[in-house]
Amino acid sequence: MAGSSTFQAPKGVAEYVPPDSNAWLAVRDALSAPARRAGYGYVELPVFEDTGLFVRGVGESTDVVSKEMYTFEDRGGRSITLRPEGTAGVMRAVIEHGLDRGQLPVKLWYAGQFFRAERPQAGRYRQFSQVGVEAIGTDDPALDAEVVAIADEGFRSLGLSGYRLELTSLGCAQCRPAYRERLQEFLSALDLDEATRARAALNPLRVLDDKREEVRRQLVDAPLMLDNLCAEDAAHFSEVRVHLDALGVGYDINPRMVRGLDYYTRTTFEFVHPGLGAQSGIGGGGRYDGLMESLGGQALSGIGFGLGVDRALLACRVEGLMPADESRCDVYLVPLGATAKARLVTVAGALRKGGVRVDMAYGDRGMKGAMKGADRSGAAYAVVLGERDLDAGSAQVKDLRSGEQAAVPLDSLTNHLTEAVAQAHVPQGEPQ
RNA sequence: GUGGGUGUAGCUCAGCUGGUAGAGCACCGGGUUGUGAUCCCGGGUGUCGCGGGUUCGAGUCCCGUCACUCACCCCA
Repeated sequence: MAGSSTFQAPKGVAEYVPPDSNAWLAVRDALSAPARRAGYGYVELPVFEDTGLFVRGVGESTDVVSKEMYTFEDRGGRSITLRPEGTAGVMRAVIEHGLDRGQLPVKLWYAGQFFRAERPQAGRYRQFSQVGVEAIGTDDPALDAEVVAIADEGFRSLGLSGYRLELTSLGCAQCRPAYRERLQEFLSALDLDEATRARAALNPLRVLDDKREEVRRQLVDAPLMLDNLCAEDAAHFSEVRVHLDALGVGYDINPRMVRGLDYYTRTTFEFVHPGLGAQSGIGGGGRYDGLMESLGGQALSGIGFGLGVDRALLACRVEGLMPADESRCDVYLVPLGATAKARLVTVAGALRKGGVRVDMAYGDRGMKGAMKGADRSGAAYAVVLGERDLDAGSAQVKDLRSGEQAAVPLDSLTNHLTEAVAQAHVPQGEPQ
């Protein structure tokens, strides 16, 4: 029981406090770094939008829209929804700001919170965090490969190795309707329960990845989209594969992959980590060639992905990875007395301006408690300053790892520490 | 929305067939007048989720309720 607070976090939200929050931040940064290196521009968008945007963009028949949205009426009587996914909002912004009228493709990335009113479960939260990209304005298969490779690089840079990438093509407006009809015909001949029949009528693709053995058995001979692509889509898909192979991105073809959002066409992919329990998807995305137009924009194709920050962090834990180091600072200052404190406050300011991470013992804790604080902080050096040292014009600088301590003249204290910290960082690389 | 599991200290948990709570870690203080991590000594920090009931007596049994959690569904 967390104290006796009357309040609790809302049901199903993921919260992170130190030290865990360091790892969360590190994961989010790692997942977005590849996009930043590939020419994607950042977009900061609202977390709520006109409800109609999601109904039209994501699709009325999807579970996300039909039963998982946080929707409310604002004071002006408008229907507002907390965003359940990122792509629709990005499309809206692209159209609204005319980004599609400049050079194509438009490449954007975002990071933020999303909301779905589902029953919480391991890895499934009502407020969760995603890093995503969208590339709009060309259907060049090389761009498909770039997008997939960027996502893969994000996970790989965290050290993750236990996930797999699944890939397929969902066809286009030309070939999918015919396939869909074929599949529906096939499914109607099977022995299925009421709920599954309803699903087959609404979204037959979804029946294909049913988990139940008695259903799977009946599906072995089901027609697959991949075998029924039109010539253009088949060529597009094989070219995507050629580029992915060239990039060294490994993947499995999963012709039964299902996506929860209606807008996906052609190249579609998902990153799955088997160590996470029932919610095993750590990221997913695909092409959405009709979306822009259906939202009132030009008829431009696009492709993007969303990567789950929370789930990627869970995957890191499962694999025993530590995405961030524990140390909160490099130098910990220990003043003894008011004069020393005043002096060290200035030193702290100077060091921080120089990029050194500094903390300090506040509250006149006394030597022992202060040194304990230094130890917990993870700092490499502690600086002790008391009357004795002030008289001598120097401070005691202690290397907390070796335990060695030496007097350093006060005039050169800042320089001395800045250099010592810089040197300590070099062998480990990447100060952050 | 439908099931199952669990609610005891800041955390992880123990508490047998009912006799008003305990361990480890963490935290605080001391051993050290100016030195952490190690070591030693001391400190329990708790409406046993909440509300009723049974009983001389409930953490323990019964009912209800809430919360958390896992799974179905769905997905990041």
